[in-house]
Amino acid sequence: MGRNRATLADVARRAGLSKTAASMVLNGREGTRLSAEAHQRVFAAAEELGYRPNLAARSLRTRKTATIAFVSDIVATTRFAGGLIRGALDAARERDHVLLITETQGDATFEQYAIEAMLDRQVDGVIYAAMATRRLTVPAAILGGPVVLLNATSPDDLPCVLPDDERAGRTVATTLLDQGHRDRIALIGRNRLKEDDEEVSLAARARLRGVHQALGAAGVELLTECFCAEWLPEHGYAAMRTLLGRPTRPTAIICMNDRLAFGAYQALAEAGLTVPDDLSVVSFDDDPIAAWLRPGLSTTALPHEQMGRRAVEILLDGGDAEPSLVPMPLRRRRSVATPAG
Amino acid sequence: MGRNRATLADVARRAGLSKTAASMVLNGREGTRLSAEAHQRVFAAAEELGYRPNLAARSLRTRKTATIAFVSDIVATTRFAGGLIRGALDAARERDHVLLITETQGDATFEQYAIEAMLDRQVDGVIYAAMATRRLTVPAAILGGPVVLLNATSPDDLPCVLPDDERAGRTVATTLLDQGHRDRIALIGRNRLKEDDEEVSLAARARLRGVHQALGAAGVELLTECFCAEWLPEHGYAAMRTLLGRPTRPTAIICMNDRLAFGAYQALAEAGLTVPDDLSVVSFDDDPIAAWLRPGLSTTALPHEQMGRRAVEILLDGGDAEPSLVPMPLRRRRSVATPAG
DNA sequence: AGTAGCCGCTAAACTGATTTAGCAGAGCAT
DNA sequence: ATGCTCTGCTAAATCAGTTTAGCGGCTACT
Repeated sequence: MGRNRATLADVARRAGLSKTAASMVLNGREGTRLSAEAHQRVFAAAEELGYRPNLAARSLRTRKTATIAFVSDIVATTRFAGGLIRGALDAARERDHVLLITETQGDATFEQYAIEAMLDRQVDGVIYAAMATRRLTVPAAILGGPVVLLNATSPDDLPCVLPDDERAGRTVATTLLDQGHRDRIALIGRNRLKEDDEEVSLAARARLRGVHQALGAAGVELLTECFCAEWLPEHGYAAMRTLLGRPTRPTAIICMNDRLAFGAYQALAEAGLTVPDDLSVVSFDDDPIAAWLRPGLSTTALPHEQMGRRAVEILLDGGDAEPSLVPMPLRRRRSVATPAG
Repeated sequence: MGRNRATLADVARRAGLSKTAASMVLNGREGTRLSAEAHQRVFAAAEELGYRPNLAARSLRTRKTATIAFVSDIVATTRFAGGLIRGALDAARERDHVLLITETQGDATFEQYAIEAMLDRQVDGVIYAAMATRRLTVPAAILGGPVVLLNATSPDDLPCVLPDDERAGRTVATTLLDQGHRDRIALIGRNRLKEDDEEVSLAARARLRGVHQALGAAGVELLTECFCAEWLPEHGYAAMRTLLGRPTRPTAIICMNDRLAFGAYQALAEAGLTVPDDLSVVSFDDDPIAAWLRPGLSTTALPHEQMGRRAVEILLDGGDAEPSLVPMPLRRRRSVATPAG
């Protein structure tokens, strides 16, 4: 990989100048007194030799590597990771940086190892990402340099990037209110564990708060709220069946995420009910499946790319102390309509 | 990030030896004649100082970085990428390597940029990954060092890792044959473009070949094969509706991927038909959705983690000239049964 | 006695950049 | 003639490792 590349010394020699001069010209150093002609000669020589600086040598001296560590708990398990990474990648490229990616798999040994590997490579900063929005404690080892939390907060008040789940909650509720749904709105996906333990989830509580705020402001109360042990299709399915067994059938349901909504769709189809004519559905995440359902599921999108991008921006360009809340846009599809009655 | 770390000189000083001695001991150099006691002293000193070598300095001399470039066309768009990356990450960690990830987005300028960024950082090798199994041409610039193609082949006969789609095709067909399906098996997802242009897909043709092989060996012919412009749920839905409109209803369908199968499920549900009692379904990919469907979809899994892992192994440990075909295991769920009649 | 070889170790060169300190010459004022 | 500043440039140090060449001292052999 990359043998016999031209070095700065080669460029200098060809330009008939010293390495110092060549270095200064190529780095565009201000306040140097090198002649216009010297500039020309260096640029020409570099061009002719196809010179590219050896970054190992440079970082040895400058202690900068133009490399960012992207440390996450899990990249593969969740399909959301891709968006975070892509956003980060884009923003990094725009700033001439590159991403060193590792995964801890929630394992302390792996984490230790990953962090050492990053520090050994002198990364310029660390993006510490969680795949579920939550509160976590970052390992002390990385606190020596810039750190940005992505999809997470920490007790240390480190800069962080989060989706604006609370606002999304309001959006979701408002969407139903605007269509005329009032007191027959049900919610699927209550879960104590997620709501009460910030180390498990920050999204659950925030989404719920947003929903309650918007409904409360309109003087509306939820018809009922179904518990779900996990936010998976099978739990949405079970919850929906329970709901359909009750005397009053809701005109609309809010699902805490799209996978639950998918389960609900399945139960509705089995019961011979049609979305949105018999019942409207709104949800959170904009999982790819939301677009594949029939009819398409209206949902507030987790802005993964934006978040990944923002994290890099904060890391490299600096950001304010406040958590950076990224809005979750509503993806309008056909699952919401005016209630029949 | 990582200021005031102990250097080799510090370790040597503390051990009362030269840098040379310390370096040799810490690298476990064979054939050196340093005393057991010297070894002890160096190890002790390194331990006490928490010494970790500066990799920039090391690679400057050795031209090795213990870093692998993972260049892909698209990481985010497809959720499959995560598996490839995770497998590669695991295998890299086991070999004390780390992954530098970039994305070209199919854009030549980005690709050029990404590759230069990697070469400037003196990566030890490149994994060039495509997110859809296909044939491609790798940029000449990376041919200077070790390269492994992941989920792709190239005209240059570079080492490559591919899923064994042909065998998966046989598996899928055999699964149906074993259940007693014979001459009422239909296929959804024929597509000239994918089948004929290797730069679009290698999977389509291989899967088809496998299916035809296994059926042919059993003296069975497909009832019919439906064209699909894309392999998306809506196309599977449309194809299934067409199939149901025909005089002979199939007892089983083979879908070229899980998203098509998902669409087929939707059409079946609408028609009031039940999987697997009225009709069996088998497919390819093991998309997360396969497990979420009711009943669960039997499908041959794209072994993404294995593939990512294998690519790193070949890159670092060497591999044979043959393409490495990774088997696609059948995930048995409930979508296949013995035909009713 | 001479020298060959081994043992245990080190000085110094080297990797390729950045950066500090400073030199030679010109121009100008005193 | 002397000193001063400014211009345009360079030698050498530096970063933190690895690697080459080789140095004394000892033993063993001829």
